[in-house]
Amino acid sequence: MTDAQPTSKSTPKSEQTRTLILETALGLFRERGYDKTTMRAIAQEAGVSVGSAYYYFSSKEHLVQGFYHRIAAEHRAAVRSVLDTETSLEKRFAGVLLAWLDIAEPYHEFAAQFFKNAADPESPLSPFSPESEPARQEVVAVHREVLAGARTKVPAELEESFPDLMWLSQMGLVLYWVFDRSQGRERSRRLAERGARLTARGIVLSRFRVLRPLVHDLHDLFADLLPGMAQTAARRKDRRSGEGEGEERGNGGRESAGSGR
Amino acid sequence: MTDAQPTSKSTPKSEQTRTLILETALGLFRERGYDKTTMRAIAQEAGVSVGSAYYYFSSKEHLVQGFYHRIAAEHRAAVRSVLDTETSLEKRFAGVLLAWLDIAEPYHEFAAQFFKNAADPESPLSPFSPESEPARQEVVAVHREVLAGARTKVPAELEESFPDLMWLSQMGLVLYWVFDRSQGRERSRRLAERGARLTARGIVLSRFRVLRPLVHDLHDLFADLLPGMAQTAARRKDRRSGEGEGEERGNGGRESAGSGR
DNA sequence: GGGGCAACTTGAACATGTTCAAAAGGAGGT
DNA sequence: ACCTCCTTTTGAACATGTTCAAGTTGCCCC
Repeated sequence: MTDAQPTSKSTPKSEQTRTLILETALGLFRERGYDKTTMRAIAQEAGVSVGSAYYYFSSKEHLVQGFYHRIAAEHRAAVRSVLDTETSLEKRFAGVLLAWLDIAEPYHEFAAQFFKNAADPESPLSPFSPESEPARQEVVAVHREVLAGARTKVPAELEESFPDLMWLSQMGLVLYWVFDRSQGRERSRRLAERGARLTARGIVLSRFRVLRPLVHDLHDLFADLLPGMAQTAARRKDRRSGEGEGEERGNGGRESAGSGR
Repeated sequence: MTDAQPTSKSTPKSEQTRTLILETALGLFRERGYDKTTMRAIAQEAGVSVGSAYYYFSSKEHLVQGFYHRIAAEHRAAVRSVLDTETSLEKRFAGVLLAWLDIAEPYHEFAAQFFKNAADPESPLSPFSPESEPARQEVVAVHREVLAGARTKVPAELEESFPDLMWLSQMGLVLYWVFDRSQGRERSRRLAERGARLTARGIVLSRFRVLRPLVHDLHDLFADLLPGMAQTAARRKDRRSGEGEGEERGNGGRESAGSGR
């Protein structure tokens, strides 16, 4: 019912307003923090009414989604050089994780303030929510590339499981990062390196047939926490189709929370 | 529980009111969920004014702390039988984890609603907060007993690290549980069993000297996320290298009031 | 142009967590 | 009885996320 369609190809004016609101919000978030920034302040600073802000973003939380997209985009860009030059699996993975830490560092202080919403299974901001599925798939695609471009080759049978599990590792790192108060997120970096090494070695070991069921089990354990993470046996085949690589954020439409919190 | 002594000299009248408010709140939380329960409703149902509720509990979140204590107490009781009879490390650990799942199951639906607060590093409800330290220590003590009462013996050197790590595993399980939508939290149970097996095997392997630094490292990785988690020798030595910044972690984790949300 | 319709905009109103200054008790002490 | 000091209680007031009915705008078709 609430699902306002993207209206059509080009909505120059409204898209502009939308962006304005988002930019204003992110600016204020960064200046004052998430909690301290009121919707009224955002609206006023952007020169629109509160109602307008809600017309474009169905809640304050949804505003944050824009932040995610920005970070994700920066991350995808930052990761290119590593993915294009490095061939060691461990280094590729570590590079991707460390790049994320670099990108996110400036936002650490206020990011933590709303990352808690991600821990609420009901929230659309949760990485496990259907709303986050497209974003998640893009990150998974990166990990797929980490794997694909590495010298180390993986049994085809497991090719689909590992990227999901690597994404999960990354989520774990983010969780750690949120709590990390060390200078320059020093400890998070160490965890990233350590995790990359461990994961890489695990992947290497997976060439032994005996261990494969273990990987499948691990994958399945998380499979139905996620909408898009299909069971190993089931899909694994039709996954091939172009997952919208390089697609910036086609959506461009309203947020449309649908059932609304 | 409602075991507040009616006319005790230590808890005269006010303690009674406090308990009344808490009980009422928990009842409503369970009936309607956390978000749907308003402070006004709690006050009214308890027959006091809103102001009174805030006199005893400085925020709605603080009301939840009572819930934690209740679950923790029930858990400690439920765990006794396993700890007194079982001698296999794996079974002891699995028993403890499964017991928690059993205890918490009836609350799953609404527990998830506020467990997100635990993911906010600033929140006093966070398991990493100084306020949660005593509660955490009690849980760690249980895990210490899991270890102590098992046939499998652990190198003295690691005796202090494992309980902390087991507590951490349990937190991981809780996080999984929060997101678990499977029938009767069946998947969480599986994770508990699997995790217990894995952990137990890891502990057994730790008798090999080569692996010990790994355990220390693992422990240290989380050591200063927590106020009360003892540092290991490895960490103390390692401390010299980085973080030249003053900011010793001896600051007691004071939250530096002021802002207060 | 005029009519119509969907996209957009608005600000007041609402719900709810939280604060606060004032009032009400109550326990000694005189 | 009266004063004093501390604990407890109160409800109105406040801040802020969110909703909504009513308006405005812009555009397409006759």
